[in-house]
Amino acid sequence: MRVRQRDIAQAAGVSQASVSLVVSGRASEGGISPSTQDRIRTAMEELGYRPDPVARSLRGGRSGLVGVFTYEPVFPARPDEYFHEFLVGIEMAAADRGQDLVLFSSTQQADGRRSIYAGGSSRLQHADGSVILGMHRDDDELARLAKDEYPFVSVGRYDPVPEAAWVEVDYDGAVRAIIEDFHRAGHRAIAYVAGDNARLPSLARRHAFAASTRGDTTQILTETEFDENTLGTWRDSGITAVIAENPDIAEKVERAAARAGLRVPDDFSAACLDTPLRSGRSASWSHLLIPKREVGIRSVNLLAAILDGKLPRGHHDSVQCASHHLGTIAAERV
Amino acid sequence: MRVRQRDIAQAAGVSQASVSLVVSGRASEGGISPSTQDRIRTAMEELGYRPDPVARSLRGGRSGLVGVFTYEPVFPARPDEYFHEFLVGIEMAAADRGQDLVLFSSTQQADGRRSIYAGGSSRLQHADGSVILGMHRDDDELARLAKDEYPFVSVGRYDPVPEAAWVEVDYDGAVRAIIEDFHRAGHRAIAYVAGDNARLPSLARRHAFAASTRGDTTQILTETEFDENTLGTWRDSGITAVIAENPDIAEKVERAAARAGLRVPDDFSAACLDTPLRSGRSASWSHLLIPKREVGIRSVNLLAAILDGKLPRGHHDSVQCASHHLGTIAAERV
DNA sequence: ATGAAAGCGCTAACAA
DNA sequence: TTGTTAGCGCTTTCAT
Repeated sequence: MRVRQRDIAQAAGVSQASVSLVVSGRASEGGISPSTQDRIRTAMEELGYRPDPVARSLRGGRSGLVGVFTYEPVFPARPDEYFHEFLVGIEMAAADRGQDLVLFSSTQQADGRRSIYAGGSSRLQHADGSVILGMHRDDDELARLAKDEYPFVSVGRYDPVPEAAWVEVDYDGAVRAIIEDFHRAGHRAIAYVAGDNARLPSLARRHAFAASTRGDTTQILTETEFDENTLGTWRDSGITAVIAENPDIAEKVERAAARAGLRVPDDFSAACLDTPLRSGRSASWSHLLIPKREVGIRSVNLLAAILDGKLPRGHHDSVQCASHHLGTIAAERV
Repeated sequence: MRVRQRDIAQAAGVSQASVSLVVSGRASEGGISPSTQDRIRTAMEELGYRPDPVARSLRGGRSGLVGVFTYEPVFPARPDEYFHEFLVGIEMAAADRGQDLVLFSSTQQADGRRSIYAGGSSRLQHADGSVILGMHRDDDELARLAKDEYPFVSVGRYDPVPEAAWVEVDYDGAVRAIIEDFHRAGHRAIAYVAGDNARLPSLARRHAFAASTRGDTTQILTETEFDENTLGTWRDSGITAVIAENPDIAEKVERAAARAGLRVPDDFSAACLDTPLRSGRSASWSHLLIPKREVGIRSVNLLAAILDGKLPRGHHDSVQCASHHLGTIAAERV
C-alpha cells in the first residue's frame, strides 16, 4: 500500500499542496507555518511516506535517468578495458549529478547486435538523454535519433551525424606531440601501423599522423599488412621509429622485433597511441594516456548542459590527451 | 514538442482511448475497425508519435526496467572481477527478456557509500524491481524495502531480511565435495583460512567446512591470523591439507609456503573456494567454479517470475557449484 | 464500434 | 498563511 501525499494531507489536516511544499523543501518559501510543517513531517514519518519518482518525472518532465547506449554488451565476456574507463567516468559523473544510468540491454537482438529502433518504439525514451558509446555504430539510426530531437552525446568524435553532440579526444594534438618528440630525437623516417577497421577514431589518428609528418619519410600500413617482412622493409627504407595505433599492434610489433633480434629502443624507437597491456612485452613503450575517464565525465556533463538548454544540441567538447614517456624514443644515430 | 495521443486522436478524428488501444496493440480486441486503425496509425506515423514511458509506468504498467542496486560503484576504478561475472549474466538475461538495466548511481552519497533511502525518495521505484548486489549491505534499508513491498532479488543468500528473495550458490554442497576429495586422498587434518570479513558468504563457507569435517582434525583461522608461524603450527598439528577461502588468501598461503621451502601438493594439498588469479602463483590450485554468470541470469529470471506473480516474494533459488581439479590434492602418505 | 471520464501521484499556478 | 484547481500522458472502465 503506497502512501500518497493525499494520505498524509488528510492525516495532518492540511491540503495536499502544503504537503508537496514540505516534501520539496520549499515549505517556508511557500509560507507554511513552522507548526504546520511539523505536523506534516510527523505524519510523513508515521505513515512512512516516500515520494514517487515516477510521478515526479511525469510532472516535471525529467526522470533523472541517463541512458548509456552501446552497440555491444556493456559487460562483455572478457572485461574490455577499452570501454571500462569511459564507464567509470560516466558513473562517477552521474553519481555526482544525482542521476541514474540506464543500460539498454533490451535493444539487443537475437544476433547479439543492438539497434535503437528495432523494437518499434525507441526504448531510449526512458532516459532524459543518452550517451552513445562504441565503435560499430549505425549512422542511419543515429541520424534518425537526432531528427527525433532526442538528446544524445557521442563519446568520441562523430561526424556522420551533423547534429550530434560529442566529446572527443584531441588525438591531433597528441599525435603531433609524439611526432615532435620523434623529430627532436632526430627521427625523420617513421612508420605507422594502423588497426584494420577504418572507423573514425582510427582514421582520425592516421590523419593526424600524416599531417604531422609532412616532409618526413613515412610508411602507413594496417595491422594485417604487417608481417614478417615488414621489419626488413623498414630497415631498407631507413625507418627508425614506429607508431602502433593500439596495444594489440604494439604487441605484434614487439613480438616480430624479438623474433628478428631487434630491440626497442636500441634498434628502433617506438610509441603506442593507447596505454599498452600491463603484462605485455610492449608494456614499457612510450604511449598516449587517453583520458577516458575524463571523457566519460564530460559526456554526462555535456548531456546535462544540453538538457538544461545551456548548450546547443550539436555542441562539441574536446579533451586533451597526455603522453607518457618511458624511454622508448631514443636519439637517432646520425 | 512532444506528440501526445490526444494530438493524434484529433488528427485522426477519433477519441484518445482508441489511440491508446492501437498503441498497446489491443485495437482489434477493443473493437476498433480496421479502417479506423489505419487512420490512427497513419496519423501516428505522420506526427511521429512516441509513447511516453513515464506516463505508462505511472498509470501502473511495467516500465521494463530492471534495477541493479549495488552498495559500491558498478564500475570501480580497478575492475573488480568479483562483480563482473554476475553483471555479465544479469545483462544477458535482461537482453533475453527485452528488459533494460538501471544502475542506481544517484544513490551514492558524498562519502562514496550508497543508500536506497538517503535521498528521501527511493529512486528504485523507477524500475519494476531490482537485483541487489554486493557485500556491504544495510540490513535495515533492505528490510524496509521489503516492507514497502518493492520486488527485489538478492544475489547471494540473504538471511537478515526474511522476506527477501535470493539466488544463492550452493556452497554447502561444493565445500562438502572438496572435503570428500580430501578424505578420499587420505587427508584427515585440514586447515581453513577464512577472509577477515564476517559477512554471510564467508560465514556460509566456514560453516560448510565445519559441517563436512566432523571427526577430522581441523583448524580455522582468518586471513590476518595467518602469519609466518602458521605453517609451522600446521606441520606440528599434522595438518596435511589447506583450504583458502578466496584467491587473495590462496596467494598469501602460496607465498608463505614458498618462503618456507614448502611445495603444493608435495608438502601439503590445497584448494581454493573461488577461481584463483590467472597470473598468480596459486593459479594451478584446485578450486571451486562459482557459477556467477548463471546466478546473475537466474536473479533476473526470478525477479521476473515474482513480478508476474508466478513465484512468491520470498522465493529462493540455489545454483550448484562445480569444482575444478588441477592436481593440488595429492594422496596423503600414511 | 467508439467516446467520455476518471485517475495514477505529483507540482505549480492561482485564489482565498 | 493555506487551499483549490488544473494538468503531466497514459490506460481502463463504463456508456453510448
